[in-house]
Amino acid sequence: MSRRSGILEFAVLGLLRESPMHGYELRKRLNTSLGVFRAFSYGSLYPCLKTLVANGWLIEESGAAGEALAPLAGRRAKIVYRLTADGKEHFEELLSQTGPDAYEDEHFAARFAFFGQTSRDVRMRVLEGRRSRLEERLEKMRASLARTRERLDDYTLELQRHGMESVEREVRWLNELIESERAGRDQQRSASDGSAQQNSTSGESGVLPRRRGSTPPPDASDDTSK
Amino acid sequence: MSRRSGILEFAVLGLLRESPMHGYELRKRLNTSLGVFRAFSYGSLYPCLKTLVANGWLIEESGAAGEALAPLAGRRAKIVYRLTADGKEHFEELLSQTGPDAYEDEHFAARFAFFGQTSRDVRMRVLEGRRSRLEERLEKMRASLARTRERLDDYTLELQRHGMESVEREVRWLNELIESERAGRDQQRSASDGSAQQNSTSGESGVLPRRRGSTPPPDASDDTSK
DNA sequence: TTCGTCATGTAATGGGTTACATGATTAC
DNA sequence: GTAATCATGTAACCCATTACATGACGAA
Repeated sequence: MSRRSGILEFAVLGLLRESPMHGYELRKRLNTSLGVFRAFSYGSLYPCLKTLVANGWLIEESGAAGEALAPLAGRRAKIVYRLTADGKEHFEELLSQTGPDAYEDEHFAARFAFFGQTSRDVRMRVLEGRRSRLEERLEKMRASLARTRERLDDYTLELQRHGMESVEREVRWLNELIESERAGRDQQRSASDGSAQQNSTSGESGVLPRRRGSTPPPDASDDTSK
Repeated sequence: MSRRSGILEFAVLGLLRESPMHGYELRKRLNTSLGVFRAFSYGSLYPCLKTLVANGWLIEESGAAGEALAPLAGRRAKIVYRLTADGKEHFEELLSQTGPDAYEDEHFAARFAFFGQTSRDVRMRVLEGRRSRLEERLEKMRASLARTRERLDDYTLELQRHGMESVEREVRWLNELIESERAGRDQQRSASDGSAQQNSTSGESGVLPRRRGSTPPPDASDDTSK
């Protein structure tokens, strides 16, 4: 009992906002949508779904169908979960919180995965919050390292160094993202004060610059399990 | 009850192998020795110490002193923990395990922090294991991305991309480390079969190439807490 | 005298996993 | 027919955190 969570709950609401799904499929989506291999087991997912239903944020729909392109009637009776109006409202409230909680590792990744569903304002606050959180971290690490450098052996030191560089790298990433958001905002601003110009939906939506993305072997099964 | 752990237990044994300590100090060392800010609270540390004592791996020494340079007798009665012979043996056994467990994130970081206390053979096996573990991960991520690319929005995709690059970066790091180890091994080998030459202790110890390390503000307090 | 930090602990709670139980459907 | 995968769940456990309780010591 009391199987609530925070991030799992949040992610489930977010995924169901896009479209109704049943548990089994949700679990797979959780593993791909959220950052690097954040997997959840059924042992936490199903109970979580129950409590979300109990809170009135989801409703169960016993009917089959569900999948796009599901042609045949047959299949098995699944429980399809759909977001209620309350659920949607709740999710949007969670998504718009820009407090310190949103800067922590797991939390931040989850927020980021649903950035497309919130405003640029919120995005920028969260990105900047995350960045300063990491910079605090770096300060502490540097200070701690300066104090203990002599006492630590080579491998510990190397671990420390690699860890710091990872954090520094994330800060650079955040800088790029913040730049992107700022650029999008300025563009939007100049478009609206220079009277209505061309352009379609460059307003609140994502404006990430496309990148090279490796796409080698188009194959393999969908699992994330052992 | 039953507060055993795995990584905490392991790290405590490892730190106490270097020198006896009391709980409070141990907690601080845990936060700096292990990777990027892996903190443990007293709520897990103290119970862990108790079970380690119960297993005969540690003994409590009630005496004060302890700290190097602790001049005055005064102070308060601390419980200093010292590794027993059994404890040392147990730790070394744990340290020499090269099974798949040692390739997981947290586990690997902990192992790495104590690499200086094990053989080059073990180090190489663990590094290579970790690397292939990450490469499997990359395979799955690439495959999953290839399948779902269209369905995912920009931010989710960006999160995925950044995650993958982080993993790729760690693989490069491992490659460097493995190279270092290999170089050290070869050097040792050629030294021993070309009859005994100069050289002192280049045998089993760490052979990491020294790097540039930032050391800006030499200051700040020791905590890791909020 | 009051505040920070040293120092040790416990109880309640949180948030997850593993292993188990069950069964239908599909692919070979 | 038998293996894999789809599909839903529960009970037992694991490993940690938070908040609480207690108290000594040094410095302002």
